[in-house]
Amino acid sequence: MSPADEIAHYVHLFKGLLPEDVTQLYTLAETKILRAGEIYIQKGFISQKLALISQGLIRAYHLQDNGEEITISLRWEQQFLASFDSIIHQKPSRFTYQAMEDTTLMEVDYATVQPIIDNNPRLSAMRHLLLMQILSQSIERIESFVLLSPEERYLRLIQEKPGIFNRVPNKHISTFLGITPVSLSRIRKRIARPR
Amino acid sequence: MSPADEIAHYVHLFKGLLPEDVTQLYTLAETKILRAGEIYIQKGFISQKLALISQGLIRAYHLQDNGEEITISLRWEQQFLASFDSIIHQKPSRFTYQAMEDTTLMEVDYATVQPIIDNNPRLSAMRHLLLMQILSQSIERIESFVLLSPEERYLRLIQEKPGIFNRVPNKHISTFLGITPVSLSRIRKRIARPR
DNA sequence: GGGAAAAATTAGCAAAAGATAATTAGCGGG
DNA sequence: CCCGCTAATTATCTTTTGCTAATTTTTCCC
Repeated sequence: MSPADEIAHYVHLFKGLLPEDVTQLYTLAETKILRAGEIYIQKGFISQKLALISQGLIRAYHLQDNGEEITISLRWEQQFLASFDSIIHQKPSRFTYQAMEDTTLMEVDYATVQPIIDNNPRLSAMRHLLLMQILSQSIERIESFVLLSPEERYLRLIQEKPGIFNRVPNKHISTFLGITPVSLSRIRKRIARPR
Repeated sequence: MSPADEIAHYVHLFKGLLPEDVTQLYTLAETKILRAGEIYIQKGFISQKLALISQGLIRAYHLQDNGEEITISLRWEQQFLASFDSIIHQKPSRFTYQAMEDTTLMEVDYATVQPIIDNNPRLSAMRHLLLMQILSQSIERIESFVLLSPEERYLRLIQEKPGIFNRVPNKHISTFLGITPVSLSRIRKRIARPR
């Protein structure tokens, strides 16, 4: 895809932006390609990068003392990706971000683009809108933990994001849902043959 | 407290704002006093109000089919309060917001103040900062569900917000932590006399 | 201060989840 | 195609949680 086509693509994706708004950021963006399994952000490092996932899927996980990995987040196409620890608190990331598939990112340095966004009302408005969406998703996830059982969380995930199961091993899905892999396996069995 | 004193108070609280910024919003704000137990936002209604809690504590809860109440959020002094359903999605609130104590709010209509904030760079920047803080808190709460056991979540809450236990009945704390009141009682017993 | 209502604890039992380990299934590289 | 590694399932056992109900404690309202 040519740069002009890409810009048109983003103008369409982020309704309300003008081509020049997109261009402002696009000229600062770099395409980054990760191969399946590759680490994007290493735990303990600061990354001020803000990335938009063009293709692929990134998992963030926490490494327990016993060596187990707990999946904190799963992000895929058209979603933004950043180390919240670094972007919000300017601290080293507590989590490792790893590509689960070959993944293509459009990446900008947030420290660089922040003043540009601050000075462009349309970009500011878009940032605000996207932030609200991310906040909304976060709150929904909190609600799922408070209101639903592990089994119900699993059923909801099937319903809302069925494709995820072909892209992420169940053991990572399970910790993402707040349970162990063994427990997820039992839940799947219960559902397949109730009672 | 006189209006001038109040404005000075907010200028101090929200560093980066000028007195005129605060005044812009302050003139549109109304003080609202709720008595302990009083409902602030009723489930099923749209409330575009954005409130800052001056004093007191507000609980948002979900009403289950069986009549049980599940506490979704607890908000107290210096925190903002709004129906996310209404503000973000312009939908009726799925939750009921109730004062746990006599509570004083500074309240504005978000539809009214939104354009004012949009057109004032300092207010926009402050809104952005506060939104990031709220997002950060939300993500922390998600992490607590994924990474911690119910007992660990309880211990963390004791550590980080000990005062809450004198202000909110344990049965509401328990559902806030994603467990039942009975289970919280057992956790408290385990902790009090280990093994 | 007394009494009613709500909250908290306790008890008993069933269901679910965690931990660990063994087994089976699936996948990828040579 | 086969080997080896990882993932997934299954098994066993322990711990925790949920559910329901009874009991005790606390709150608060008159």
